[in-house]
Amino acid sequence: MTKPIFARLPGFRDFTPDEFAFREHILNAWRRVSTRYGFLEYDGPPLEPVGLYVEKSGEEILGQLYNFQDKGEREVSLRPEMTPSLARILADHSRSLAKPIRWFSVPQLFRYERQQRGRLREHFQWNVDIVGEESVVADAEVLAVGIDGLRELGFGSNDIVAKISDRRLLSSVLSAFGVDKKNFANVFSIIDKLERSDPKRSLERLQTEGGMSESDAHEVLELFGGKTLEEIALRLGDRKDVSVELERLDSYLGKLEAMGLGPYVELDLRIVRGLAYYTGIVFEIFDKKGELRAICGGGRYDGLLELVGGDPLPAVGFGMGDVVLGELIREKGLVPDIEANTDYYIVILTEEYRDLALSIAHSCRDRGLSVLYGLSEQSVRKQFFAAGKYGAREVIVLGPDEVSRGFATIRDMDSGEEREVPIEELR
RNA sequence: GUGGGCGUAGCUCAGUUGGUUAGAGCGCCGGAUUGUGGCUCCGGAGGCCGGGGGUUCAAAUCCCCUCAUCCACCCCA
Repeated sequence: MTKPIFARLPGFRDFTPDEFAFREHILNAWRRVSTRYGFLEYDGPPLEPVGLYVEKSGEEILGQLYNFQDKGEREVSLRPEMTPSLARILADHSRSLAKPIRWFSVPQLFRYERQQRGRLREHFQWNVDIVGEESVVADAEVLAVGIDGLRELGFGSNDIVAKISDRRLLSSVLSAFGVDKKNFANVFSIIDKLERSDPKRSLERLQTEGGMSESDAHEVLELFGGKTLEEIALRLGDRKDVSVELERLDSYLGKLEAMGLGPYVELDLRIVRGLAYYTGIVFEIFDKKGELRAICGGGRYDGLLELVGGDPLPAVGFGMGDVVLGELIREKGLVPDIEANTDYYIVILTEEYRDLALSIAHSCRDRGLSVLYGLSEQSVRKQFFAAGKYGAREVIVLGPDEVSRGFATIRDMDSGEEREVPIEELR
């Protein structure tokens, strides 16, 4: 509105103290839960060579990169996601690290696209990864961290649900239907969009782009729309490649059940995830009403480290952004009261007592207490008002009545009770 | 990138069929006979009505362009 030249760039946020506190509320919860699970925090550069994304994550990401040429004529991009950076970092360091590697990060990520609700050009994303372990227990562990991150923020199983699938199961089912491997990517992309697309159109695309017969396409839609593994077992259980995948996914669900997270988890074979590098179990967490886009997405990506030149280590992880999550926190009324934690506010009757106030304030601050006072001459009334605004627990009053006897009056701002304390005890 | 909605004080919004000096609540600042806050009351600052152009005697109100924002598409880390 004013001076458009200096306006914020579209899709970027300012964080005033209230907004900053809200952001920290989220990030701190993420960090607490990560630590509880023994994950170690890492970070990387916000700017990376563009090739890291274009060649390894799939071409489709190119359109949304916040990329440009730097002064050294290098093609660079602000990082749109953390996983490629992680892969590159591990390519350098994984040999010297004890496996499995349990790392997490909270990078600020960037993408260049038109903003909408829950989608900006910048956000903070919690990334949690386990590298060097192929057991489904690792897959379960990773999802558990994500769910617990949300529970830590106050959500319950009535608020959120994790939808789970496995690309290996999808592949084996498609193979059973005689779909050519070359068409898997196309079919995955159709399945991924099933929920948002017209069923007739999906059916058509399965035939034209997936090379399926009409009746097979029908059946595949039916199977992938189911909420249990049994239907697939009944239909294709005699095929070994399918039954192996069914058992694995069933075992995975069992692990989450054992952790008590069963109510948060739901099978949904239409979950595929857009990124090209996922190879196994994939999941997305949604608000249960389904009003917002996915809060969290992740899965197994066993080939990525090798792709960027590292040792061929299996890996599983997820990303959870602060924007959609923030929307849901507000919607559910889970925004915490932001309290200013001021221990003391010092009120002086006249400027005569200012130096005494400064002296007390400074020694209290040296002891780790937070202390405030008015910076200019103000009425007592006004100073008390300010004390209230800053959320002071207690007010120290310095006036002739008490100071002449070597005391200060301390008022508890909640109870209103007052007591006298020797000034020497305060400094 | 494509299409549609929207744009009035810091925030949430009013502004009659185009007609004189553009309003409210909250917030902010000041004050309510200078030793006590949260309530209440009084007062004040703050808007080129997103920006530019056009129609008209007259535009916040109508038209065009542009920017921002929201929604859908695209895409989804």
